[in-house]
Amino acid sequence: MSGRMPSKKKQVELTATNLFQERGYAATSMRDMAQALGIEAASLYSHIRSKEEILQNICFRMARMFFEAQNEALTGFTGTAAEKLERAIVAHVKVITEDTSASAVFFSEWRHLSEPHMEEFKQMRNRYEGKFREILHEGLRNGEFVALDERFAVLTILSALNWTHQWFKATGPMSAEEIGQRLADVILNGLKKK
Amino acid sequence: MSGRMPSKKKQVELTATNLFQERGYAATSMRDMAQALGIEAASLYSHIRSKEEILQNICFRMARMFFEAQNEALTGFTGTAAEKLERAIVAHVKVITEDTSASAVFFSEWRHLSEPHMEEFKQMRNRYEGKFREILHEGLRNGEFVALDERFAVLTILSALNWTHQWFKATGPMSAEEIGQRLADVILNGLKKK
DNA sequence: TAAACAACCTAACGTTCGTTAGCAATAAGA
DNA sequence: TCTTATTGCTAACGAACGTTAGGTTGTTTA
Repeated sequence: MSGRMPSKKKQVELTATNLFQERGYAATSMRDMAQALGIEAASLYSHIRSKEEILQNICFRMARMFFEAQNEALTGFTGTAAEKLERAIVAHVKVITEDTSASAVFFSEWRHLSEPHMEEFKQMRNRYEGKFREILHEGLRNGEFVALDERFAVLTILSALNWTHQWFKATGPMSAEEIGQRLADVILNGLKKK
Repeated sequence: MSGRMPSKKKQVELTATNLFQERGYAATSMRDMAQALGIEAASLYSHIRSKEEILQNICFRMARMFFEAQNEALTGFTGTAAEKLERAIVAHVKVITEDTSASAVFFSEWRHLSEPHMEEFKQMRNRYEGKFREILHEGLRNGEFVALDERFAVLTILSALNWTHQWFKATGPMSAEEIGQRLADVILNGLKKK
């Protein structure tokens, strides 16, 4: 039980992630996970402390991934707000496409976290989304973006981002960069021909 | 037990709707519902046949509402694709704002439906979303919309629509029409100044 | 070779789950 | 007034839940 993560624990979390995505956290039993792994339910407790610990690990690991990708995309980058937004969107989509199952759990199952974990999670998410608000505000302030209702613009962006995991599977052989860029294109340019 | 719906059954479904939204279907027990109503769990079965029946009623009633609103908004209306899209979005948002809790259940809990109800539900949803695809396609074909990737445009629209229920509560004293129109504005015109 | 560990087992714990059976009280309709 | 709904109760069913205790392997490490 040293600092390293034994490979079997990762296997358990991976199986749990897939089941949580398919059926939801509350509707997935320890016996379901055990069966998927070909072992007995009680045996799971050699590798994890509790069912919720698994959910916590998934949620906070993904939160870290989103944060890191966003930071990498933006720190030190100087460009227009539109360029920043595009980079942030691409980074976001990249994280989702790299692990769609864990992302789905991240977006849909966090509400089953107990306190204080849920509060912490919501704060992290809010900080993350705040970066998008910041970029949008910058673009509106310097006249780069058209003066729509700011709140609705933010909500539309976040909606598009938060829903991506729902349809990604079906999109086929497109890279995360391509997907992100096209998404950003729709958001930035809208539908109407000018 | 005639054809009409006794008022108490509606009360049960309303309470269930709120709990399903807050905690999710699987994490809400019959005893939770009973407690919220101030009765015993067994007493619920004087008004409903099963837990899932409640979910089915919510999901299919909302599906009907979305359909009807869309039909009302579009049948007999002749206008540009942009105008059609705006009307469809306003209608959609109006349904959500008229019952945010039931909408949240509709969008998030349908996966707990058993067969054949889930299949039927997915087909209805697909037909509903198909109308948006149609409008978009029309706008692209006649040159009204700019030639972005069609699939991504659809997905962005649906994302924005499917996520509305998540944030609507916080928007304050805005009417459904105003909200829908602003959403449509963002989607049609994008962020960038041209 | 002995000790430590990882991985899994059987058996069972107390709890909660959705649901049923059977009954009682009240109110409404014939 | 008799009947039929409506709304609720207590008691309990069998099943499933998350989890623990205690033990058995086989493999690595000292």
